[in-house]
Amino acid sequence: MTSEERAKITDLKKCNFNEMAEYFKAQSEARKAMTKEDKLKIKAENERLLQEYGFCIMDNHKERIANFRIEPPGLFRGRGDHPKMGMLKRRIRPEDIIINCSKDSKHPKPPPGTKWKEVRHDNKVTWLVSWTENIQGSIKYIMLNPSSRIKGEKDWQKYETARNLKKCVERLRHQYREDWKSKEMKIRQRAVALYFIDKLALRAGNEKEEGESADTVGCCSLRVEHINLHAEKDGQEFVVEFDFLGKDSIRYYNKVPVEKRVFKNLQLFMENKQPEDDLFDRLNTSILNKHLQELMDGLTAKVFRTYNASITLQQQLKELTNPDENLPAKILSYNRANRAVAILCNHQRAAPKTFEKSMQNLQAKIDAKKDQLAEAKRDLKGAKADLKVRRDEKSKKALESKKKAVERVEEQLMKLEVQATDREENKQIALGTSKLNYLDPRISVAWCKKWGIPIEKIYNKTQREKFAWAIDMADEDFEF
DNA sequence: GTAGATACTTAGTACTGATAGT
DNA sequence: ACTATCAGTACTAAGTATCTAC
Repeated sequence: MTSEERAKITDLKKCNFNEMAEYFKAQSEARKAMTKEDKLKIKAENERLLQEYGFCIMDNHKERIANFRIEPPGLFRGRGDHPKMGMLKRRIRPEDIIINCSKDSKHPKPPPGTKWKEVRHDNKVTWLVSWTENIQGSIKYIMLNPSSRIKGEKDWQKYETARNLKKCVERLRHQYREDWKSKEMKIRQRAVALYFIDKLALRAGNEKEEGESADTVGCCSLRVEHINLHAEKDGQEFVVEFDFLGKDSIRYYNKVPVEKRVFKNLQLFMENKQPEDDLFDRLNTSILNKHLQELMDGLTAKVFRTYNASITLQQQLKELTNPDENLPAKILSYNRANRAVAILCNHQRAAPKTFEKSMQNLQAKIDAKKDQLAEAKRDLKGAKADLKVRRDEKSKKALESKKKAVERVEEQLMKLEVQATDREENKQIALGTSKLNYLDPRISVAWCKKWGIPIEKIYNKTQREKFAWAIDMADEDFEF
């Protein structure tokens, strides 16, 4: 709104947005009414654009670019209670764009009559294009697809660092437990924060500029108001109750029994503080990471999340996989192991809008299948009786086929029931994020090889491309 | 220590095309 | 052939981490 409009318009509820609603309705009608040929034409044009702009050559290899389309202008939403919600996101012009390529390469020319902001040749960074966005003033980048060499190697490295942590994690745990007793407040805070990061897989929690984005926190930026201490709760001693908004304003709520020493320390940290004061007032991510760097090469706070996620998957797979079960049951076990990690990392999603309905549909299918099974069993009984009376080859064959039918229906029923369990347990849990970013893919590849599960059951095409390095590398006895 | 800039990973959601079911 | 549903993808915001200059 202009400032005059802003003075005039005080309540959006009194505005009439029908014209806009009509416009979008018409757009969607038009899309629905498209003929097959129209759709094909659009598809072909998209493919052409992908071929022309979607690839680059890096180190003599043709690589797919992740986000080659520039972000269009629009109204900024942001997530959670964002102070900049509704601001206009400007259109990006050639004059905003920095191109990064090798000196001898032929890079895209700006549209006629325009100029790039800059063309540079920096081979120390991986981005191809950057521009500064007008909402937060941050830099945006165009980079390569996860299937690219450069991203794959980085990913591999990430998991190798996490595996290094595995080798020394017990030493570190011993160390921070000692530090709970330190004379220095700063060291105690560091040790308690690290305990949370390790035990609960919390994010590091960088400071954020107030008023620039939604009020969210991670471990180091927790405030007094985000925890509640209970000397005794639900029959457990020394319980810490967490309630705060984390990344993307996703709520973290958890009640955790902790060691007495941690509990006492927390009481100490909270003494004489207001709810809005920092819990760890002598600590930030940079202090924490500096300390971690001294304990292990390449160690930072987020490595704990990667490590704990991957080790949990490996351990859960060992625990949940039953060698005697069939393929769908094994895959349910995999999903459950994956789900344990997603819960640890607090990866949530809004329950799908159609969840209840789709659950009902599935239940109806299960009921129908049960009826079908009852019928098949009746038929089987009949066939048995027939055989007793007739004792001929034909009835013997009929009995066999009825037996098979019952088995088939039983298997179908079981598959449906497994599906229902899986879906119900997944209602508000998002598995994708941990699968893509936290779980060493070699664990999954090894598991598939060990139990003869086709890798396609676990990873779709895109995921197989991203994890090509792991599929190549891991054999069935890979240990994280 | 702090602030700002930079580069990269991690995150949830809306949309869309493919596929299963009728 | 048509529709409902679901998996996969595109999108881009929101984190982490590091470096530099004071």
